[in-house]
Parts: sequence; C-alpha cells; structure tokens
Amino acid sequence: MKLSPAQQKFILHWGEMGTRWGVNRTVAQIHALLYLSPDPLPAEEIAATLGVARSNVSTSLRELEGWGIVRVTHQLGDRRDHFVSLPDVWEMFRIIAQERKRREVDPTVAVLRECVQLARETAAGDKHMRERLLAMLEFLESMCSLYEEVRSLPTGSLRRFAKLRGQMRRIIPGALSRDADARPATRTNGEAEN
Amino acid sequence: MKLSPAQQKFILHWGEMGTRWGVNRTVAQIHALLYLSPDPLPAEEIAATLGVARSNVSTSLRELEGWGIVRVTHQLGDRRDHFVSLPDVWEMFRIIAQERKRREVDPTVAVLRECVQLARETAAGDKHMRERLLAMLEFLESMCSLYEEVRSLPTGSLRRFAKLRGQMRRIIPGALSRDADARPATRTNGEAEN
DNA sequence: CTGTATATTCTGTTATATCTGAAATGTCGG
DNA sequence: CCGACATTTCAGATATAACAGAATATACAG
Repeated sequence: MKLSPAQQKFILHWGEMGTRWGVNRTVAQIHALLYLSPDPLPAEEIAATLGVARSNVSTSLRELEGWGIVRVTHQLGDRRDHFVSLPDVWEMFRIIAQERKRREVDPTVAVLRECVQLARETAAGDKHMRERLLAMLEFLESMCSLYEEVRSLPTGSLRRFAKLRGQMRRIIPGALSRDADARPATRTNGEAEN
Repeated sequence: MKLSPAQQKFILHWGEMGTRWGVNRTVAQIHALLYLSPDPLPAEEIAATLGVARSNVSTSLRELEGWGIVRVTHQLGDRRDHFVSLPDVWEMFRIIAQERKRREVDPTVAVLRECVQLARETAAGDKHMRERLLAMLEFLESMCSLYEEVRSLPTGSLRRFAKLRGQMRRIIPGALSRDADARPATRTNGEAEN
C-alpha cells in the first residue's frame, strides 16, 4: 500500500512522539497507520507499507493489543489476522491513561507508602524527608482521584467541559483567580497558599 | 553521603519510573535525591552518593535546569554550585506539564494541521482519513484548553478540587453519569454519545 | 499425513542512548 | 599572570533497546 503525503507525515511524526513517551517507534507508527486506515490491515501489509520486518510487526501488534488500543478481526475467506485501531480518540485516551496509571502511578504510590513506613521505623528518620515523601504521596493520590472523576464522565461531557474555556474558576468552589501566573522566585514553601 | 533505606528505595524507583517516561535514569535519580535532600547539594556529592561519574552529573543537572525543576544556589565561602529541587510537587507538576505540552503536544497539533491541509489539497484525499485526523486534532485542542483551565487554578483550589470526590458530575453542566464504564465491544463509532 | 499459509519466537546484529575518564574551559584569589 | 579548584565538553566504551532473518510453531485444506 502506498502512503499519501499526509499519511506519511502523520505516521512519521507519531512514531517520533512515541519515542519521547517511552513507546517504541515502530509500535507508534503501526498504531498511526491503523488509526488512519479505513479498514483492517493484515500484518503482512503493515510490514510492507512501513518497510519493517514481518517479525517486528508481529511483536509490535502484540504490544498494541496489550495496551488494548488495537484488536484483531477476521475477514470471511481469509485466514490472516487483520488489525484495527480503536476508532475513538477519547476512548483511546481513557484506556491509555488507565493503563499508565496502573503500570506507573499505582506502583509508585505503593513504593512511597513503603518509604514513609521505612522512614518512620528507622531511627525517627529525617523529618524533612518524611514530609517530602508525604507531599509526593498526597499529590499522587489527589491526581488519582481527579483521574477517577474524569474517567467517570462520558465523552460528550468531557468534550463539552473542555470547550468551556475560562469558566472553571466559577465552577470550582473557592477557586480564586491565579491569573498572572506570577511565581515569585523567592517562595520556598509550596504551602504558601491556602 | 550515605543513603537511608527509604531514600534508596525512593531514588531507585524514581529512576526506574523516569525511564518509562522518556527521562534518563540518572537524571531522575538526581532529581529524587535533590527532592529529598533538606539542603542544597554540590555536584561532587551527588556523584559520590549515587555512584556515577562527575561529568554525568553535570550533564544531568543541566537537563534538570532546562526543565526548570532544579536550580543552582550558592553558599557563602564555597565556590561550588549547590543544587536544589523545587520544593512543591504541585508547582513541579505544573512546570513539567507545561514543558511537555510545549515540546510534544504543540508540535503535534501543528503537524496535524499540516496533514489536514495536505489531505484537503491532495485529490480530495481519503475522506475517512481526514475525519480521523480532525478527530485527533479536536481532541488535542480540547486537552490543551482543559490544561489551560487547570493551569490557571492556584494549588490550593486544585488540591481542594481533587479531594472533592464524586462531585464532578454535579458540577459539570450536563454531565450525566457514565457509571458502569461498560464499553460495548460492538460500538464502532466513537461519536455514539452526545 | 502432507503441504502450504500464517504467526510467533529466537538469535545474532545494528542502532541508539548512556556513561566514563580525560582534556579543555572557565573562575577566582592572590 | 599563575595556580587551585570547579565545571563542561568530548571521544570512545558500554549498556540497552530495536530490529531482521531464520527457525519454529500453529492452523488448516486436501
């Protein structure tokens, strides 16, 4: 299959961005290709289109399936697996966010708890350190609960919400404006507000 | 400087997580060390503590400074640079989010615009592809504006907001519950809601 | 059972990222 | 300007990740 200039550009860029997010370039490119493709593609064709080894495609597809953003389908009279990407970006985002949380944030929270515990046991520990650990822990837990909020919204609401520019301050209880975003370089205590 | 068990655990884990986010392991470790440290550390000591080459520390610190989450300070009577981490996790998060947006999302939005343009010019292009590109573009733009909203909130509000579990649906206009999070596998059109 | 088409796993190679140690550069007191 | 200390740069070494191609496994038709 020959790629149009627009397809090429998108696929290459997506691959590039993938690497910055800890995703293998080929994996990201395959995903981009499938996302743009109007119908399911067999592995063979993916390999030919992107110019990578068939085996490489196989591994990459398995990873994408692992993330849950690509799945296999079948065509009548064709023994080969055909692959499709999730069609909806919002849904895709939800899945990726959930996976990353599970793989990266949750373990970190667990480790932080252990560290706090350790710091408590160990000879009264460094007070400063314990505070920092707790601050990080509180932050991550807040983000998790914020994540749960957003996750529970249907796509439509989320989309509408995002369009609601500049209204958040009025909606969120007690949110005074931050406005100028001026961060005085001298502030050393993050708890200054509140 | 000798590390306590809790420090070790946190620093090692942070380094590990760093790699998953496209951040160099040493860079992340140094950041973790500085975050926990009660006072500024000279590069020499960082190198000794983590057991890496002095030159490596130098490069890593420059990167952290580039991100704006570590800065250099000086002690009276000491010619060496001493380094400190931003103390506030929330502030840190803001800065990192902003940087990543600038480096990764903004360029992607630009590329998507070009792709859409290309697809329009090129022989009426693939209709399906153009739709997908537009959906992705709309998504990213929504996320950007959502990001602007959150960024403009002071830490206190953000934190309070995050604690406000399960209330979001009532606050957001028109957000009907999504609840069960049941995703029928048969839905192929992401726009089904709304 | 055999042959063919497809998919996966394995192994060695290649590419990329990271790290080190040495050399170069910068800084500052005297 | 000199000399010590501190930092940065750079070339080569090392580790890690990605990849191609061969080998293997699986499914299936006849």
